[in-house]
Amino acid sequence: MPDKTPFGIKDIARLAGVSIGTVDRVLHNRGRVSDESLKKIQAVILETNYKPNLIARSLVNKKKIRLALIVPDFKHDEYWKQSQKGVDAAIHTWGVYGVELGIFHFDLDDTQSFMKATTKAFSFHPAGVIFVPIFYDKGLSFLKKCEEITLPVVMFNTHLPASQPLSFIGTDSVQSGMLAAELLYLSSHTKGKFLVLHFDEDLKNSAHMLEKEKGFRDYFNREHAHEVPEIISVVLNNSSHEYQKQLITLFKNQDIRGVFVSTSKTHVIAEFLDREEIRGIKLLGYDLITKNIDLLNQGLIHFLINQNPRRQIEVAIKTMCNYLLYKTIPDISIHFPLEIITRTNLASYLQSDIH
Amino acid sequence: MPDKTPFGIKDIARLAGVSIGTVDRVLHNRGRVSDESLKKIQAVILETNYKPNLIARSLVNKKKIRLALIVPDFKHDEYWKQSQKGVDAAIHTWGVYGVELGIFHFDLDDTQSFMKATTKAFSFHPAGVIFVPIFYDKGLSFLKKCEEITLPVVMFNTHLPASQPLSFIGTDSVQSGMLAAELLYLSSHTKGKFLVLHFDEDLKNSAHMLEKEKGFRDYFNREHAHEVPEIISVVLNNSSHEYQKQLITLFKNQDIRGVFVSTSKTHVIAEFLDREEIRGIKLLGYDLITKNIDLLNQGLIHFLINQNPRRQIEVAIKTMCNYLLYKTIPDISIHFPLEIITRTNLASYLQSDIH
DNA sequence: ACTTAAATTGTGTACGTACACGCAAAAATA
DNA sequence: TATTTTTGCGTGTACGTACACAATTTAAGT
Repeated sequence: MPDKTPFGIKDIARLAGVSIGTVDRVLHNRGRVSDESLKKIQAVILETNYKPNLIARSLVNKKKIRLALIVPDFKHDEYWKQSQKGVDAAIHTWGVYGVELGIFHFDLDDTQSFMKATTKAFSFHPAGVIFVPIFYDKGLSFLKKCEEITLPVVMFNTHLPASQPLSFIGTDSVQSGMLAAELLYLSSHTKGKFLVLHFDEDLKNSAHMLEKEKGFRDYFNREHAHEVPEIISVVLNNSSHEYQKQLITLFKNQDIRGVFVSTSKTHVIAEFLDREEIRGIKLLGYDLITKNIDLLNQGLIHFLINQNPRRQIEVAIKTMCNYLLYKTIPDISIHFPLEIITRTNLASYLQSDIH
Repeated sequence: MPDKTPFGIKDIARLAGVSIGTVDRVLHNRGRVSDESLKKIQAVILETNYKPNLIARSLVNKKKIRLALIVPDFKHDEYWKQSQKGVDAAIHTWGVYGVELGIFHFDLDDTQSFMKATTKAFSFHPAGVIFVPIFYDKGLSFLKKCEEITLPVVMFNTHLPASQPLSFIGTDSVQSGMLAAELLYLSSHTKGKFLVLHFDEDLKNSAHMLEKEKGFRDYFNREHAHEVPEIISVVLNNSSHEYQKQLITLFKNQDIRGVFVSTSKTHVIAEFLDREEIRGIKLLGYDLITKNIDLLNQGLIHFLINQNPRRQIEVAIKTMCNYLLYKTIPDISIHFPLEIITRTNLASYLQSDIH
């Protein structure tokens, strides 16, 4: 029922009693407008909630809007590979409006490569930057550099505490730890202990991982304060031989009812438990990567929490585009739902291009 | 990267040695073109792989595209109320392209009102129809009527077997029943029976409901064939006094470990169990309506499966628009993910406008 | 050949916006 | 007062396409 008449710059002009040229000058604040006209026009714009017609705008505007995307290399990491689809979708959606994406990859294990990517991104001369702050220090300083030259920044996937970008898009780590606890608690019937496993090699995500553990513990303190089960937290050593030993000791000597792996490396544990024929332990981890999917299907992983990298990047790009094209100020943080994946609803998630 | 040269109708005209008017006639095959010109132009179009500029096209096209939306009344039903947001979003997105929505409500309890809605929809003279086939027979015959006058139809939410619309958008009921079974099985620790509850008043959804029950039973036959638990299926009588009695008999005489409610009426059972102080039974149902949300928060409902009406209607409209505007042939069925909601991830779903 | 009808083709305007340009009025300078 | 400069504002054109209509060519009929 709304938008009865396609309301445009011409209508604003009429209502404000000026010409479209003047309205145009106000919309693009390029001055040369009297205070009187300015106020009148602004008032009209406000009360009519005018939205420019992007169609017409992009038709006349041949100037491209460049966005720099600084993300982990899609090729070397399956989690990140999934975001490729989101990028494609975004290009399809926003390309028509003259948005051009410059993609700058960096290596998850290499701070230097991140620095290189940022330099390259700068020389791309983008109108906005979207990046994943995997590395705490470097991420913060890059963000500051962008702020200095008033380059709008959207961050996603990894939360960077004490930072204030245009918007952050991702899941709430603490809450996701709580969810992990709830699911393991609900599904494990024995009375044993819970194990929280962090992988050493994923250490750059440490803040992330600690928040998840905090959530995991909080759940019991909050929901089952009367009988908080014992929770053992272990950082697994990088080398495969080492953690093999660590794990055997853990599982042989302790009465474990459920395991929470704080990253997508869940499959490693599932395979270990299978190999060692340790049964009856519920296992929960993150992300729909091939190995995890297989093991979930086999019933060796019981739950996965999906962080939906595909849609996260899509929303990140959308947020930036809306800001640059429409001047829409986004929410400071856009939280994604915590998607629970089990063997039975897995297919519905894999099939669907919706979520 | 694509669209290097803005190649348009004008360029075709130049290359073929005719005017843009003639090219236009060829492009829209409205005749009145000599064979000679036709061939020349077609050749040019072919070899240049010309793609019309949809931006410009939709700018000039002032002809409205009318879509008839035949859906349950938003006001009387909270589940359907949620889809209002999706409709609003769709209007916002597609209004620019000249899409007009005619919304025709019907009453969930009243077949007649559905018929009335369809007649009204017809007199709206839509270019496409989107509807929810709550009523099996009437739904099928309406679909046929649309096909006769070659009116494209998109159906959503409720699957209508043996029908072939342009596209169906919704969740897989059988699979969702399986998911229900899995979750109840995983979370209930005792050894008792499972209860499948259907509400009589929701009978119009019967196909829907039976598919869910089928999935529920299939899960055990498939995954736990060696020890299939007993499953009692009950249709609750319409009158409140009746089912109160029915329920008391059921729960007092049977050893129930988990209850699966096939519709959003889950809250009725949760309240009953709470009132009767029957504890330790896991309860699962559908949809994020207020009462269910409250009871999930209180721990009286343990799982909800979210059917996401908001986004379903949005996708339905999007599908139809893409078909009418860009002639994009959609997938025959677009399946939504089966979203598991627990007390702990509930907030993340309610906050998020993403999913 | 001459008129008329039919077939074919070209031209002009519009869609909503951006921006260059120029005109008018006000302000500053002479 | 005459002039230049500044400030404010309106007009015109373009973007690529669709479509109405006018203009032209060709065919048909006398």
